[in-house]
Formats: sequence, structure tokens, C-alpha cells
Amino acid sequence: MDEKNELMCDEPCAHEDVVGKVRDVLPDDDTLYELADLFKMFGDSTRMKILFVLMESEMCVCDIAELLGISQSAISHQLRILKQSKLISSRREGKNIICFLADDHVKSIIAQGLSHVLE
Amino acid sequence: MDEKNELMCDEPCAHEDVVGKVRDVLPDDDTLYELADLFKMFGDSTRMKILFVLMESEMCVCDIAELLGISQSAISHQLRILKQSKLISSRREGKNIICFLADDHVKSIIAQGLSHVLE
DNA sequence: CTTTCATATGAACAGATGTTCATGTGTTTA
DNA sequence: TAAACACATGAACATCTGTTCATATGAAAG
Repeated sequence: MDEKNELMCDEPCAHEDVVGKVRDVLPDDDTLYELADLFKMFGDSTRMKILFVLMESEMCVCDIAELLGISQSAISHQLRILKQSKLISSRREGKNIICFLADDHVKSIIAQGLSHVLE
Repeated sequence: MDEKNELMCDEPCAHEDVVGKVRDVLPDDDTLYELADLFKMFGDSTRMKILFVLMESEMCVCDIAELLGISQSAISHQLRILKQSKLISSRREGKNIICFLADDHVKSIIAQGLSHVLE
């Protein structure tokens, strides 16, 4: 006999089997958290701008900052976060650090979002 | 003669024309903010769980809360946010409010993210 | 080796965000 | 009409986030 949560409505509007079915299909918690963390990267306008820029061309840090009109420090902090998420990568070239997209999914994810926003 | 930002590196590693080209292609600020706000909706695990559930089946508020093991109040607050973003919609059915996805893009956006996470 | 330049980083701070708790609202049922 | 139920909402609170400012690092040029 199943436990009765205090919060649950007396007569579930969805049948028990539907609720159970959905529960079975739900990804495990770790996956859900990873997924939310991934989308969190796209959820800040500064990071979104950086990703957009790098979709067009790889570029060094100072050029990104100058192009976007955002301080070098702010850009650098955000780049660190994006690197930790494996969305971008970088290489040294002379005095500069060249940043570029590390993941093909970035473009398709942004494209999906954009087609929604521009609908 | 173009203005020289203090922050810009002396000799841009990307040529000026590349930077200019990228600037031309960048969506306007409003679009970028909208886009970031959209992804922000997917950037919280509670909202992600709600959306996942509704991808499987429409469901009343209390069932969502019970299924996810999250308080009714927390769910309700998040539902409000998701409705404001036009991602979900609802209708009354007897005593219950039935929630459902309002946008087809939701599935494809989540699918893209999931394929990245599960890679 | 010293200076300069491009970038990274830590501390501090303000603002945003998500949850809880208490309570309000509106619908249904007795 | 009164009680019960499903849901919404506001205030308070703690936490997370993103920026700035000052400074550190490390490669390159002199």
C-alpha cells in the first residue's frame, strides 16, 4: 500500500498509472541537475553574447570585451565559467588567448531558442 | 578615425574587419535579452522537472508537487513564472488546475540539451 | 632581467532568485 | 451558507550570481 503524501489532492486528477508512468520516464536527478546547469550557461545575457560572438569567429579576450562593450574582467570571469562547462576552449597565440566554441551543441541549442524568440 | 577603447589590445588579434563583421551579425540587445530570459527558464532544476513532467502528460498542480516531492507553494510559484514566459498554460477542470506545455519549442530545446548532457 | 601587455583572480558588494510559512481566493461539496 | 479543498500569493529569508576594483600572473619584447 502506497504512502499518502499530505500535499496530494484527495482524488488525483491524473490517474495513478499516468503519474507512475511519468515517474518511470523521468531522468534521474543527476541528469536533471546537469541539464539545468547547462541551460544556466545560456541564461545570462553576457554569456549569451559571448557565445554568439564565438559562433561567428574565434576571437581573443580583449576583442570580445571591446566588441561587446563589457569590461575585460567581467568577460574573463564569464569565460572561466563557460570553460568549466566545456562550452568553450582556448589556446594561446603570442600574447593573446584565443577563445572558440568547444561544442557543436551550442549552435543548435541557441538556434532552437532563437527560433522560439523570433517566432 | 575610429575611437580607441582603453581596454582593447594594441594590435587586435582578429582583424578589424572580422570584429566589424561579427558586430553586424549580432542580434540586437532586446533579442539577446529575450533569449537569455528564455534559457533562464530551463536553468532551474525545479522548473526543468516541471517541464519534463508536462512533456509526458498534462497534470494538475498537486500531482506535479506530489510526483516531484516539492512543496505545493514552490511549485505554484514556479508555475507562475513559467506561465509568464508563455511556456506553459492551464485550464480549470473541476477543483483542479490542469497544466500543459504551451509551446512546441520546449521539447526540442530540452532534447538538444539532453543530447549534450548524455553524450 | 625589467617592463609591458593580455589575461586571470580574489574580495567585496548589490541585486536577483528560490524556498518556506502564513494566509488569501475561488470553487466545489455537504 | 458553511466547510473543505486546490491553488495562488505576499513577506521574509538565505543563497546564488554577476559586476567592479585592485592586484596577481605569466608570456613577450626591449
